[in-house]
Amino acid sequence: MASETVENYLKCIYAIEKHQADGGVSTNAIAEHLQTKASSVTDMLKKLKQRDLVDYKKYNGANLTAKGRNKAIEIIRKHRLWEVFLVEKLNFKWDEVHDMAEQLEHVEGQELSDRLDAFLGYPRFDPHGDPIPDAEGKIRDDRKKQALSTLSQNHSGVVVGVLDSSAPFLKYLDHLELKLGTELLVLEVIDFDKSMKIQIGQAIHNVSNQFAKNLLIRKEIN
Amino acid sequence: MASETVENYLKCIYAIEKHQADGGVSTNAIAEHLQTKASSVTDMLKKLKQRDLVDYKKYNGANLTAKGRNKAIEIIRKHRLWEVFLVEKLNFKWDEVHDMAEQLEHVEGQELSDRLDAFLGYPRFDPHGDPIPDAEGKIRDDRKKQALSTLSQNHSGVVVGVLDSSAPFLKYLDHLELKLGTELLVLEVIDFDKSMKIQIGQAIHNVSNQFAKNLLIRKEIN
DNA sequence: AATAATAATTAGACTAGTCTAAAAATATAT
DNA sequence: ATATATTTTTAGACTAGTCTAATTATTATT
Repeated sequence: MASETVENYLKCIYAIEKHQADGGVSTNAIAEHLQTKASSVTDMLKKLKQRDLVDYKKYNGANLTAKGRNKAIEIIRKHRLWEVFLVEKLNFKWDEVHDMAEQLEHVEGQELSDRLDAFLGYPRFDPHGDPIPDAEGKIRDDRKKQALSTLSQNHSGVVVGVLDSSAPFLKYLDHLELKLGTELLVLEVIDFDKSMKIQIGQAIHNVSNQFAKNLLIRKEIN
Repeated sequence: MASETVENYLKCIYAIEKHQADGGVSTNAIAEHLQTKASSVTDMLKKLKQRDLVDYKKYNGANLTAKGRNKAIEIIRKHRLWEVFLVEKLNFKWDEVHDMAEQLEHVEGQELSDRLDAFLGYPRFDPHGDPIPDAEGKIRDDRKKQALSTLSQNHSGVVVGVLDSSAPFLKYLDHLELKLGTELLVLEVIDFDKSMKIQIGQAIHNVSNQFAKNLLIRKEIN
C-alpha cells in the first residue's frame, strides 16, 4: 500500500511527536532525522497530506492523522517483533539487529505479524526495552522509564531501554556490560558537567551526561 | 546494493534460463514473466549489462554473467529459506507463503540468511520441494524429479515439487490432499487427452494432462 | 527474393523521490 | 521597529523505473 519511503516518514514523524509533546513536527527536524534535505521533506509532506496521513500547513510543521498514526504504530510493531525474533531466535546481539529490522518492518501482511507475534509468545518488550504494540495497535507500557541522567546520588535503577539506538551507543553499552535488566547504582554526580560515577555489578565507571541522557532505567522500589 | 527491481530481473532471467537450456533469454519472455512491457525490459537489460550482471547484445536476448547468477542464487536461497520458516515455524500453508517470501527475499544481510538457515536446521528443500542453495551457492539436488505426466499405468511416485507455483494450482493440490511426500499411483492414462486416473490414499481422482505436467514426483523404487 | 508477421528497440513522456539554488516567510537581535 | 539570521518553501533538474507509440530488425511465408 504505502511505499517504504512513506512508511519511514510516518515512523519518523511519530517518533519526533513523542519527544516534543506539543505542536507540529518541523521540516528540519524530519530532514535531520531522516538524513535528507528540508526541500525533500516539504515535497513529501504535501503528498502525505493528500493521502490524509498527516495534517500539514505551510510553515507550520506536520502532525500525524489518526490514519497516519495507525500506520506508524503498525510499522513499529513489526520492527520490534522482528527485533525480538532476531535476538531470541537467531541469536543476534541487540546492537546488531537494527538495520535488519529496519528492512523487515516493511514486509506486508497482517497475518504475518500476528503469527510472528504468537510464535514469539506475545512478547511485550523488544530487546531495547521498548514496548511492542499489540495487534490492535495498543501500546501496553506499564514500566515507568526515565533517563539515567534524572537519577541523583545513591539512587539505583534497572536498565529498561535506550533513547539512542545507534550502533556506537549500543556497542558502548556492551562494553560496559550493560544490558536490559542490569541493575546500576549512581555513586556520585559531578556538578560541573553532570557526568556520573556509576556502579555496575562490582565495576565502577564514569559516564558522561550525554550517555546518561540516552540510557533509560526504571527506578528500583526501595 | 542491488534494488528489488534489479533482483527480480535477475531471478527471472535465472528461472527462464533453466527452462530453456540454450541461447539468450528473450526480451518478451522476461516481459511476460515479470508482467511488464518489452520496452521496459530492453531499458533494464542495458543497465544490467553496464553493471556486468548480464551478457546482452541487441536483438539477441540476455544471459546471466557469473556475477549475476550468484546474485540470483542468493535471492533464491533467501526466498526458499523464508518459505521454510513461514511454513514450519509460523504454520502457514504452502500456497500462502509465496507473496511474503517474495518480499522477505530482498532483505539484505548474509549473516541473516546463514543464521536463519541454521535456525531451521539447514533444510535442503523448501515446502514446494525445490532445493535450497547452501551458503556457498551450491545447489544440492539429489532427487530425480519428473513430471507426473511422464508416468505410465501402474507406476507410483512421491510428490516432490511443482512446476507451477501459482495460488490456484497449489489450492487445487490442497483440495486433492496432495502435499510433499504424498504417495500416488497412476491407475489409468486416457489416450485421447492424456488425462489420468490417480489414487491418493483411498481416494481416486481424475486429473488433466495440464495438471500432470505441473506436478513433480520421484518414482518409487520398486 | 519480396512480403508479411513478429520481436525488439528507440524516442519521448510520466511518477516517486531526491537534490541544489534561490526566494519567501518566520523568528531573533539589536 | 528594523535588520539579521534561520527556517521553510518553490522552481527546476536529476535518477530509477515504467509506459505508449513509432521505428527498426529479424523471422517466417509465399
